[in-house]
Amino acid sequence: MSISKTYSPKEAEEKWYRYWLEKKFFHSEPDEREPYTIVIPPPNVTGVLHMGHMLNNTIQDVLIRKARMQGKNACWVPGTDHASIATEAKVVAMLKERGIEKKDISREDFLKYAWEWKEKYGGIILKQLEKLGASCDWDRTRFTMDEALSEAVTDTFIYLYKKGWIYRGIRMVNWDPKGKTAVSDEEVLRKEVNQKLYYIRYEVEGSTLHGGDSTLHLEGENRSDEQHEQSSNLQPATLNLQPATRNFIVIATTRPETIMADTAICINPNDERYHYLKGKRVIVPLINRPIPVIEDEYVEMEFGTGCLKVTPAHDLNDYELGLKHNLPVIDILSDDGTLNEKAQILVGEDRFAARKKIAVILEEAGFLDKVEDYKSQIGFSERTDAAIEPRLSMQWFCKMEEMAKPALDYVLNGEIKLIPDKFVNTYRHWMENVKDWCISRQLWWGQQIPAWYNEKGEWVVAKTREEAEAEFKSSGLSFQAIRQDDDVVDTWFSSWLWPVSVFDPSVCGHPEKEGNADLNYYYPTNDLVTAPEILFFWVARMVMAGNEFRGQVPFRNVYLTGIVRDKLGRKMSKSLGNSPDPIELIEKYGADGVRVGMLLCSPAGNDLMFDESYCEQGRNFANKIWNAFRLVKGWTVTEPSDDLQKENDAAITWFENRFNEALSEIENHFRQYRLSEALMAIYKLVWDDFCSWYLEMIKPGYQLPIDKQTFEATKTFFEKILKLLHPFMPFLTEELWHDEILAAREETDCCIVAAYPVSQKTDEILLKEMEVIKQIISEIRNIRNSKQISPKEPLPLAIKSNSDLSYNSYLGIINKLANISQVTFTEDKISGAASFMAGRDEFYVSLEGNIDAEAERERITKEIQYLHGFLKAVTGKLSNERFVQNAKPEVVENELKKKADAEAKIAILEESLAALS
RNA sequence: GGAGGCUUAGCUCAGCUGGUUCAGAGCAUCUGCCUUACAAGCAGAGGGUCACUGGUUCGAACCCAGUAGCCUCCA
Repeated sequence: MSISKTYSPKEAEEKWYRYWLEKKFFHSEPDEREPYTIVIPPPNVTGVLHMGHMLNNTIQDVLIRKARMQGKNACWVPGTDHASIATEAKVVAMLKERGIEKKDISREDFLKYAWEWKEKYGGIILKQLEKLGASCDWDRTRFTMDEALSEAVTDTFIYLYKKGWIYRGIRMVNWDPKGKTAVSDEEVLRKEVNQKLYYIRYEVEGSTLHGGDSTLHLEGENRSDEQHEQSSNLQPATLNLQPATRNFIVIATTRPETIMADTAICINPNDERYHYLKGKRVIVPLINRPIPVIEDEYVEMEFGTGCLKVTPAHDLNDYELGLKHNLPVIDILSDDGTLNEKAQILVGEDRFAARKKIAVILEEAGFLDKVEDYKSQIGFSERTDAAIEPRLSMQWFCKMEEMAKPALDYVLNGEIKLIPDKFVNTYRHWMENVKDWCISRQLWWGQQIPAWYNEKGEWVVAKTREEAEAEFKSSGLSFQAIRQDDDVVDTWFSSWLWPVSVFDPSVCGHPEKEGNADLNYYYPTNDLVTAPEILFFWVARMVMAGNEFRGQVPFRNVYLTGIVRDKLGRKMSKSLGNSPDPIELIEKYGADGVRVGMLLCSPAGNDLMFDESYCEQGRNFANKIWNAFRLVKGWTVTEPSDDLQKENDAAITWFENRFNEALSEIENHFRQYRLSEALMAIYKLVWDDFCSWYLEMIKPGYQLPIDKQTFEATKTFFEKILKLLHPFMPFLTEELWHDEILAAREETDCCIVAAYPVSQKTDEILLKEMEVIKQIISEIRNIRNSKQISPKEPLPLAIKSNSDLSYNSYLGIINKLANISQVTFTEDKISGAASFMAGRDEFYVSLEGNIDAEAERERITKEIQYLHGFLKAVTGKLSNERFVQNAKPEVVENELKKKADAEAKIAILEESLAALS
């Protein structure tokens, strides 16, 4: 092993990752041990590693490595997801570059290109995970479009169809006009957008004047009248308007381009302003189509003018209103978002262009009352970022109600734990209001829907053409040539099977099957680590599928990570360019450094403000460990001599206890999935307790040997520390593990499979004693610092012990770390020396030259003042009868002890003060 | 509009069932050190009205109500 001054990660990383692979440490087969299983949230096959993946996979790797070291049969199943929309978009773009249009080639040819693309780029993200050190069982790598997994999807579709839980129907869906496909509710991202609210006049049919007012609306009557006359002057002939004798109603809308699809106007029945409209009809501007006025309490009287245009084809709420009131549906948009011939005007224009144009036309024609700025939430496609168009279309849906019930119960009754548990509420809310899942996508990349149609459009659902034909026959339906549905199913319809299908896809759609050995051994999995954003699309649905096909939960714990943000709190994104390249980070700080960096700033379930400096801290930590090892490695060893041994005994016993104390803390953090805190506890154990205290305690003088017993103890500690560190810093620990000073290792004697330490009982008294000793040393160092005395200059120490703490076994440590020339025990206070207290004991450091008595007096006076304040609070409590009555006895007792301590200290300090003068 | 969450040191966060000398950690800052493992380091120090206002309680960072700001989800 090299003993370079700094740790250089690159070499170690390549070497050990290869070694682990060669020795098959990541691979798992069922055996008699307890399994510990994680399935990876399959990253998008088109994806490259981003910071979110880094966080997520670091956490999974920490969990899986720890479980492996704890003797469990650890299995982490990796894989990717075919991401139909995203991948199809990439393939379309690739074809375009080659001068090929998707519409010009067949489905078969397109899929050939798509697979070609997948083979070329689909493995990138998994390769990147290796760099991070991810100890996935690569032999089990799965892809959601693997043949068997695809078959599982088809069978699931057929199974649920037969069960009546999949149906086909015309529904309002979220239409992505760019991807030209439906997307599910969960794939729509809402953003606040600056829009305009257009106030449009609709003429009331056969209206008469009311109270001499020609126009009815809420605001600006006079202004409108003028404006109207002006407008009508512009084109009086063509539009044949006689404003002064007509009655108008003004309606506010953000979508003026959809007025041609209006099929009613709706008012609130309680709105007295509009009572006169009941039973009337109004005329849609520009196209002069009369539509009825309907009444529904759905309309908010306060919003806009309190009058709503109803456009069932282009708004979900309007659609429902339409159903309720039996309104016709006029769909004026094509699948690419342009207006179709039903619009009558502006045919062929894109919806946004049409909006601008129609505003002008309305204005010119005098139908536009006014325009206001308006902010509202608009849905955008997660994949293409196109504004989502609510659109009626024939789609396949999966019923959610029945499946949601057990999936909710698992979480409510704690069979599945969400971490942090604040997500239980969100989960419940979603599950209780779950809507049917639109599962068809108008794409080619994915599993084609196993529905077959005859010429009349009648259909059957079947796995193959042959089965479909048989089905047609047995249903008595005629057919000549049947054709399969063009659409594919939503990608989530394959990934919701993931925890089952990675082990045994054949049970999907066949709950009656027993399942293979893998499935029965690894399922249910233990922990799922994922982002809260996909709690519904994915987590909830995996619970449904798991329950449906296995009658069991798919996992026990769901650890929901936060979003990785930059230090300004912005979400990391490609478009902002604020995301560091994870691979570059690894090259700069080492994989261990980056892993530590990620976890240092990731409180469970909260977003993390990532900053590179955390990785730097991680790298520095790695270097610290490396150098501690260099120190130990550099020692020469002698046979034990009694003196040396005795001096180091206290240090060794202390560190042993301290290690166990820290370990139980660490285990406690792990139990609660507080990885960041577990790591910090290890960090402090290593840096402070082991390096700064323990090693300094036992470190021999320059070029002096160390006794064998201490050396052996230290090596044992080092090994234990490496084990605790391994899940977080796998490479560095493996590298040091194999150094010859620790042991001559067998081939498979590796840190990755070393037995994780088990916490032992600790001696509390001993630990407390050492805290006092450390305090004494710090005080002396502080005296040096403030008096500018070099650490090289030895100082005498006198102890006036007022307690029963025996200092003898610690004198060696105090001498060494505080550089004390001589320790004496005294019964009297020593004047002219710097002094301090630890517990009730007094300590004096005689300094050459006179001590500044004035400063000393001031210091002691201040401390007495503080103690008096403290004492006042304590006695205040104790003299309060209600406190003594109500508080728990041990609390009262504690207050009494505090009082006694403070009084004793004050007495001692007052004596010291007297001695000074 | 509905639901939930957050606000503690310059930054990122702990703080359990209200009760130690409870106001903490890491980083950053400041001071002094190139002390033969480590300057990617060592030793030491400073730093907070626990968002605000009330309430409950013998006792509140913690429980309750309201206010402000930020965030997330749903409509």
